[in-house]
Order: sequence, then structure tokens, then C-alpha cells
Amino acid sequence: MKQHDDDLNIQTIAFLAKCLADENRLRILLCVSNEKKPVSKIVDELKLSQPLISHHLKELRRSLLVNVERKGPFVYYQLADRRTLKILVQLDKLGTDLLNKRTTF
Amino acid sequence: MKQHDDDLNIQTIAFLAKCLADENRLRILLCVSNEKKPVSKIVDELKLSQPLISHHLKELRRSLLVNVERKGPFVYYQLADRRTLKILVQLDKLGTDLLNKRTTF
DNA sequence: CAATCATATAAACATGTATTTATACAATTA
DNA sequence: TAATTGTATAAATACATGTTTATATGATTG
Repeated sequence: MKQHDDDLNIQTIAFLAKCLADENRLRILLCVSNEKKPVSKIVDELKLSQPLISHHLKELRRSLLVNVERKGPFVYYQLADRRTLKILVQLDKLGTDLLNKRTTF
Repeated sequence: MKQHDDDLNIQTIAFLAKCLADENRLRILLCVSNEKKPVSKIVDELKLSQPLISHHLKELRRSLLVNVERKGPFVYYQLADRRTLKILVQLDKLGTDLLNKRTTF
């Protein structure tokens, strides 16, 4: 059973968390969460510089959070696993709840 | 419904993820996940320097991931919300699965 | 093959943050 | 109140990382 705390691979967790710890990378992940998109489209939608997007995509590739697919001159990126989204939703809810608890009492 | 992507507060997510992105902070979180412990005990168990532990505890407080309670000369820390653990487990599983997929094929 | 478009990489810079060492503060006890 | 124990803070250092600017690579088209 992987339920017990000590079974957790702390390195793995920290590595993924690091990748989710940048706002622009999160924007990119959400941007490619529903369909594969070429870099140029991500650049357009997020209004960030192309090298910056490319740099973050490299990190996301390194962590295997996105899939890459080359088609002609275009390189398509897409969210590799939808569980990533679930985790983001949970982080969002947790953070919001924690804040509300503190500011309510 | 908070299901749609765009409802997510990216700042909140990045802020929490940043806090989970350090191995020592993860160790501390797991260390105080089942019972409240004074700083000295955390120091003993993790074998990290006391100022380092204090520094990371400060970050964990800032993100509201831990509760603090003073009792005499001791300051007790404890995981604030067990959903944090769930998220860590999911990150661990996701990371492991992503790696296995890549190395298998 | 030259030119163009899409993407990646490199170098430079700025900023952030983990860690150590030293010291301060706070609470208890003698 | 002096001394001791537990914890926090400050300063210094080292290292990592996000961003920009400039350039290179790779694929396509004329």
C-alpha cells in the first residue's frame, strides 16, 4: 500500500511541484490541457515571448508533464496526463480554503 | 462550478506549489503530519540544523500549510489540512507513472 | 538554393531562495 | 535575577532559476 507517508518519493514530489511552482508554466499547462497546440499559438494566447514559452516548454517536457509531437514545421504540445489538472484544482481549493479559514476567524 | 480551468487562481496554485517544491519542507510536512511536534523534535528526527528548520517552518506558516501552537517554551507545529497529504500522494503517483510510461515504451 | 517561417538554444542579467554561521529573543528554572 | 533551554532572526554566501536579447537550427516554399 502506497498510503503510508514513508513510501512517498520526496524527490519525485519536489521535482513535479517545482514545475508547477511557476505561474507562466501553469498558464502554459492550462493552455494545452484541452487540445494540442503549436508553440506559436501558445505564444499568441498567453502573450509571452517565444523564447520564454520555449524555455518553459522545455521544463515541462523534462518533467514529462506535456507530450510533444512534430508535424511539419510545427511542434505541438499537449498536457500528458489529466491527473495534473485534478491536482491543480485541488491545490487551488486547498489554498483558497486555508486562506478563508485564516481570514474568517 | 470550480471545474472549469479558467476559474483556477494561478497565483494561489503557484504559491502552494512553491512551498511543496523543496525536499526539506516536504520532509517537515510529513514529519508533522500525524502529530504536533515541537521544533526540537523535528530537528532531531530530520537531522537538519535548527535555523534551517525554523526558516522552512516560517515558509510553511506563511502558506498556512501548518498550524502553530505555543506551549511554554515549546512551539508545536502540525500539518494544517490533511488534503495536503493527499495531494503529495497524487503527485508522487503521477510522477512515478509518467516516468514508467516513458521508460517502458 | 535562397528566403521565410516556426522553434530552439545561448549568453547575459536579475532575482530569488536554500543553507550556514552567528546572534537575539522568549520562557523557564535555579 | 542569572543561567539555561527552546526558538527565531540576521547577515553572509552560494546556488538556482526566470526573463530578455540575440542568434541558431530546422522545415517549408518560391
